[in-house]
Amino acid sequence: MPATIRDVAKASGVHISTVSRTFSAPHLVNVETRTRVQACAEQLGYRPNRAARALITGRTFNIGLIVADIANPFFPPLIKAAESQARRHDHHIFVADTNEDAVVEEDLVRALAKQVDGVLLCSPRMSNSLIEQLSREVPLVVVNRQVGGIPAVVMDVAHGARLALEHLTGLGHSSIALVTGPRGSWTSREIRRSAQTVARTGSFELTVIGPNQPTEDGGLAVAEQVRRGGMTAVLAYNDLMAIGLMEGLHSLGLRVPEDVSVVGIDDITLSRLTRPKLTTVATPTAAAGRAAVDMLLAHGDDRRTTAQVNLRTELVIRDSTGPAARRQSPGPQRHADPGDVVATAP
Amino acid sequence: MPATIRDVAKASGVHISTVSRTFSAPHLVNVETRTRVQACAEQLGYRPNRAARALITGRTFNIGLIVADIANPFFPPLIKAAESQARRHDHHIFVADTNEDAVVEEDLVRALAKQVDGVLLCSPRMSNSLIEQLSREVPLVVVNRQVGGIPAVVMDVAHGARLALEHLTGLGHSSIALVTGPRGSWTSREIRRSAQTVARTGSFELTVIGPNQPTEDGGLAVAEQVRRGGMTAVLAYNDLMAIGLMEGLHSLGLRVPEDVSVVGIDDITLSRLTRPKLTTVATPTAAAGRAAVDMLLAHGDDRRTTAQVNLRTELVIRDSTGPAARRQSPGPQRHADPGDVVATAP
DNA sequence: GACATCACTGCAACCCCTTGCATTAATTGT
DNA sequence: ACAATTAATGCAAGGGGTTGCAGTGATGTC
Repeated sequence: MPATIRDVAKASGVHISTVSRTFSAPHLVNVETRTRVQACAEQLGYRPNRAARALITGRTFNIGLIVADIANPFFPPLIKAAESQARRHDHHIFVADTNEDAVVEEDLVRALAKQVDGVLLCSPRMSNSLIEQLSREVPLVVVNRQVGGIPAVVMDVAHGARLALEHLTGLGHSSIALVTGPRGSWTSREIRRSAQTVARTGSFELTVIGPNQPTEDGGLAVAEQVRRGGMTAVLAYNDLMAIGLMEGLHSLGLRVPEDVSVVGIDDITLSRLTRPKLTTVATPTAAAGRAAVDMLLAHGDDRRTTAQVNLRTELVIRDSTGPAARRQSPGPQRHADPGDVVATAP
Repeated sequence: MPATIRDVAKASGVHISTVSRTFSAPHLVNVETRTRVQACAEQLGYRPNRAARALITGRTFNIGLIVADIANPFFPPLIKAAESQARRHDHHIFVADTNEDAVVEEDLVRALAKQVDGVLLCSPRMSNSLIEQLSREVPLVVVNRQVGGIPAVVMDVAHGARLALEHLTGLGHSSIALVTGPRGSWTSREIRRSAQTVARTGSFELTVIGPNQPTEDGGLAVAEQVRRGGMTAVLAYNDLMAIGLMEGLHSLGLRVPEDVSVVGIDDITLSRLTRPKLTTVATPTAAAGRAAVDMLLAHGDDRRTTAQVNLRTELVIRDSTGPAARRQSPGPQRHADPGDVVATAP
C-alpha cells in the first residue's frame, strides 16, 4: 500500500536509481529533477524503506539495548544517557526487556540482530559462551559483565562493596549479611567475591543469603532470615532489595538503623525518598550508558579500540546505617545532615 | 561475515530454496536433506536474516512501543503487560523513549516503521494530523489519545478527575488547583475539560496551573504558586508531579494534608511509599498494554475491529487528602487504615 | 503396463533499495 | 574546432531471503 521507489520513479518519469540518489545522495542529481522527484515523493507519501536500505548498506542507524528489568529504576538513567549519546550520532535506541530471563534474553538479541547496528547487553543473565556466540552474530557491548574479548563497560562494584563493608565494620558491626542477586548476575558474583575477600580479614562474620530476585519482593522475602540470623547489618545486591528489606524488617518490628543497618547498591532516586534514607553504593549509570554507545559506535570505525571501560563507584552515606546494636553506643548516629556525605573511591 | 543462505546451500549441496524451506516450512523437505542442511547451518552458525525475510513476507514479528518518558514509573507496568501479551503471540516488543519531545516521537515512528509490524503510541505529544499521516506509513494503535479512526486505548481520566474533585469538595474544599501536564497531552486536556465541567456546578473555585513538565521537578516548581494562591487542595496531572508538589509544599512549611490536600493520577507503586501516602486516581495500565497489543494484532487479521477500548479508572483514597483547612473540623481525617479504600467508578 | 498421484527439489521472479559502471550530453581548455 | 572533462542519468547486478510453478523420479491404482 505505501508507495515504493518504483511508484515515485514512474510518477516523475525517471529511473529508480535517480529517485534513490535524490534521497541518499542529492548532490548527484540535477536540482530540477531533484525537486520534481521530491514533489512526487511528497505527494505519494513515499518514505525510503529503511529495512531494504539496511540490507544493502549494512547500516540501520539503530542500536538495541537489552535490560533485565525495565521496571528497575536503575536502568532509566542508563537508557536516557545512551539515547542522548546515540542521538548525537544520528542513531536511535530500541529497548527490550528480558524479565530477568536468560532464554528471553537470547531470543531478543537474535530478534534485534539484523534490525540494529549493534546491541548493548546490560546486566545479562546468560552464559559467557552464549554471549560469545551471539557476538559473532551481531556487534555486542556488554555492560556489567566481563566476558572474553568482548567490549565491556563495568562498574567496580567490588570496590563499592568493600567500601560499604568497611563503613559497617567501622560502625562496630561484626555479623553482616550479604543478600545476593539473581543467579547469572556477574555483578552479584563480583560483590560476593569482594565481600568474602574482605571478610577474610576476620573483622566480621559474613553470611551469604541468596540467590534472590533483585526486586523489592526479593528483599522483603529475606527479612525473616536476617532477623533469625541475628545479623546487625546487611549489604543488599541493589537498592530495590534494600528497600524491600527495610519494609520487611519494619513489619517484623525491627528498626533501621537502630536494630539493623542496611546498605544498598545503585543509588536510584528512590533511595533518597525512603524513610530512613538509604545508605548505598552509587554506580555511574549515565556514564555507563554513554560509554557503551561510544564503544559500539567506535568499534565500527576502527577495530580493536579500548576493550573495556571501568567506572568507579562511591559510597553514599545516608540514614539507614548506624552503630551496631547491643553496644554501649549512644543510639543511632546520623550522617549527612543537609546534603549527603560522599566517600569517593580512590 | 556471518553465513548466508547461499553458504549453507553450497555446503549442503542443495538449492537455496531448499535451505529456505528447511527453516520456514520444514515439512516440505525430506527428513534426510533437512537434517543435513540443519547440520551445515549449525556448523556455519547460520541464522536466517530476519530483515531480509521481512522484506518479502511483510511480517517482522516485532512491535514498537513508544513512550514519552521511560523514567516515569507509569510506563513499566504497561510495557511489561504489552510484552507478555506480545510474547503470547510470538512477537517481541521494542521500546523507544521520546523524552516528551514531539519531534523525536515522529522520528522514532519512522525509524521503527519497517522494523516492526506496528507501533503502539503511548501518550503521544504530536498533532492529530501527524498521527493520521504516520498511520498510513505503519499500523498504529494510540494509547491515551483519541484521533480520527485510529485504533485507540483510552482511560476515562475524565471520570477519575471527577471522582477526585468530588472527593475533595466532599471534604469541604472550595478552592482547588488543577496542575496540568505538558502541552500536547490529550490526557491533560481531558482532565482539564472534566475539571472545568465539574467546577461549573459552582461548588468550588478552580485554578488551572500549567502547562508543566510531568515530572517531580514539574510538581515541585508549582508549590510556590499553590501557596500564594491559597488553594487548599490540588489535583495533579500525575503522581510524579503530585509527589514533587508534596515535597515542595513541605519545604515551604505547608503540611499535607492538614494545610493542603493533594491528589495524583496513575497510582504508581511509588505513591504507596511516600509519606503521607498519596491519594490518587488509579489507571489500569497493565490492561491498557494488553489491549493495545491485542488491537494491533487483531487489526492485522481482519480489518475493522473494535476501533476503541475504554478502560475505567478508580479513586484510591490514602493519606494525602483531608478536610479543608480553616474549618472547625477536628484535624486531619485518616482514611485507609491498613488497606486502601477504593471508590470504584460506575 | 499405462496413467494419475505424490513427495521433493530446482528454477526464477520478486521484496525495495543501493551503487559501480556505462552512456549521453553539455562544458571547458587550447 | 576538437579532445578532454564534467555532470546527469540509466542499466543491471546485487543484498538475503521467499514462493509459485515446473520438473523429476517413485509409488499407487486398476
